[in-house]
Amino acid sequence: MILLDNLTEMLKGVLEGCVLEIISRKQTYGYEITRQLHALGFTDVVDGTVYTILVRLEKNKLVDVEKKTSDMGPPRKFFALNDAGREELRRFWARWEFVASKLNELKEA
Amino acid sequence: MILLDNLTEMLKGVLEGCVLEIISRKQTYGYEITRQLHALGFTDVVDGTVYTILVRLEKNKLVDVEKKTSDMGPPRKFFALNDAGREELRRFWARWEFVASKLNELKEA
DNA sequence: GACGCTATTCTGCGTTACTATATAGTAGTA
DNA sequence: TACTACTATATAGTAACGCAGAATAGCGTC
Repeated sequence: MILLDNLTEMLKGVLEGCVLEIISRKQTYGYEITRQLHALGFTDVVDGTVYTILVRLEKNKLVDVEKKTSDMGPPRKFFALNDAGREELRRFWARWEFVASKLNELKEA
Repeated sequence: MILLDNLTEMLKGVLEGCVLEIISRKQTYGYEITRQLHALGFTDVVDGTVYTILVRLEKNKLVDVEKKTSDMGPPRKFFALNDAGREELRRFWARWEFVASKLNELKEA
């Protein structure tokens, strides 16, 4: 997709919300989250990026963390949203709705 | 709008596109662009931010610049899109469409 | 002619998020 | 043993926006 290079800046402030949304669906772990983002279409997102987001979420106490052994590879760190996380997710979508509506307004004006 | 604080991060990668779009409508200058962004709803954007975007656009040769005297205050620097700027604006909207569609997909899944 | 008012540009530092890249550790397979 | 897939961690770098304030230029007033 040659037209769509340089998504980076546009993902700032959006990627964290995507991760929150993904976690809200079901308890999951970093590697899996990265794969889901790739499946969504954000193929350039690397695991390091997801990792820093997860560290941030944990530091900000938006998620509960649980370590589980895995058949394949090292133990997985599972994340689940807590109440603060759900609230932040709600705020994220509110921000998104606002920005998206303004952008569409501008585009069609 | 208490719910909508912290738009900052979400504006990264979007604000420059807004400025391009505004300039594409008609030749205009920094102070006026800031006012238009405020009118759009992005009330927290400050002139310093717009200024740095304009400097970047000029450096990247996406705009033509013309200085005009003004009754009030110092001469205004008017900006107009050139061909490269119009192309970049097109790419911006393509990126936006992509990200917006993916976000909506995620939200409704 | 000094002073203040308004509009406008310009500057520099600070914060934050994403990227790139490298390291390391576990388990299955050839 | 070596290789591959899976998973977490660490860190230095880049780029964009925020903020506060200085600088500039014309006008009116006293």
